[in-house]
Amino acid sequence: MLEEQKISISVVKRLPRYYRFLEELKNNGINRISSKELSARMGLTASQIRQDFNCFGGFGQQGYGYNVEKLCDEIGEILGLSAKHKTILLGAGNLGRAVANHVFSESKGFTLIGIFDRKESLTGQLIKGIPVRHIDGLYDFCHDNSPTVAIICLPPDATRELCPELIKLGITAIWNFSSYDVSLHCPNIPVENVHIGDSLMTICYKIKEYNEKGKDGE
Amino acid sequence: MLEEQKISISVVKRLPRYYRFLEELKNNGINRISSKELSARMGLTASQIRQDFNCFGGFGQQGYGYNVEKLCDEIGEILGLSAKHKTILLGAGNLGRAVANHVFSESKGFTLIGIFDRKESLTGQLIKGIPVRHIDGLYDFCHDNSPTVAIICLPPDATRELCPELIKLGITAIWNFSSYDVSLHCPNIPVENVHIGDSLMTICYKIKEYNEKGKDGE
DNA sequence: TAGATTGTTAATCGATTAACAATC
DNA sequence: TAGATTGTTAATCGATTAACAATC
Repeated sequence: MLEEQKISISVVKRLPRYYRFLEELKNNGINRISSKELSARMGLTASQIRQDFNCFGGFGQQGYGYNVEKLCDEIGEILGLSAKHKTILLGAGNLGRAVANHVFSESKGFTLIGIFDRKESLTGQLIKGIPVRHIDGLYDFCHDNSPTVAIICLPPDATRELCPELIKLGITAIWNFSSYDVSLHCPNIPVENVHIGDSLMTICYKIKEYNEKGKDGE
Repeated sequence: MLEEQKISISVVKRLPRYYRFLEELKNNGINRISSKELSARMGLTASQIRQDFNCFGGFGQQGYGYNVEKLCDEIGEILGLSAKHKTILLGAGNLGRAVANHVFSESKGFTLIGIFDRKESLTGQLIKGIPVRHIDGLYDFCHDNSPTVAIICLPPDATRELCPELIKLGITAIWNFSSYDVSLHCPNIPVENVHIGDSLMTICYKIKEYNEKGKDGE
């Protein structure tokens, strides 16, 4: 078992969803599931589920299926959810607050240690017990606390300006909620985008398509 | 030109990004671009760009390239951004507010006409000039105003309970920010998910992978 | 006309599905 | 043992890339 072909991004993108479903099953006291039943619940093929799980080695047992708790824990481990990456949040507007709550309350893999905003009026305000700091203090804070992950909830222009600074300050991963394409200008580090605007346009397209033909027949 | 093979979801998902880049070029006064240059800016292959654009008919001109403004407008039209879908927002927490600002300030394709929350304390509060209503008024509001799109910024349990109601009330598209898998239980209508939690786990995986091998070599 | 760049077909690559032998 | 279900290989399907003729 030394070592593995690269896991494709298609598989990786499905892992969080598996994790969610398995956690739910676990919470409902279900401790065994077959690929067939899981496929029915999730709207996937059983074949795909077995292929996906097998990228990481045999989690199941022939004739029996998968142990829910073990599988859930394994996937959590593969995702790296037991880590505690020191994380800072840039931008304490509504979106920043929403994300902060998310990270804080779930805290899967990340520990929020600092929040920054340019707006003087927000300075000192507490978000889940963490004070908002003025952006001018970013340099000192990073030198003192060495965060490695940045969550960006800023307008695109502010993001463009800030990104190179973040890299210089030791940030090695960016969770980007701005519409600016961070990955193009911070190559080689992990970036994950949540492009709300793109999602909006995508559903707009789907609605149009649905109205045109989806409704009646094909 | 009557009519077209179905556009694959892979292509559709790229359209918003094309739109963003073309809008930017347009705003910068650039009125002509070749697939080669656009590919360099966007980090795609020129081949893919030409394939994508050609799904919708010939927008370019041999030997010249594409007219930025025309192309941008065409893609906006394909996405259906000139529509004004009557939209309601369920959930006026931080995430709901953030999304409301997004929809309101851009208003591409959607018009926000109502905001609902279960919390009494929020009732009457204005978000971008629209009052938050108590969820109990949802039925009457929908009968009077006939919204067709719902944005869901609720916890998963609330989402599960509410979804069937929304369908009954005439909602035919759901933009879902909750971790509940709406599409499994509202089949056949357009659904677009923004699963922030899944995105969090995905970047967690990417960081782990990067730390393990990404850094040195490979 | 010569140069540039598209539109489009063909080749490659990767992801999903189907099938079935291994095995619990 | 017989039945169930995995792990895994092979077949199919779709998406991306490469190539080039058409044409501005």
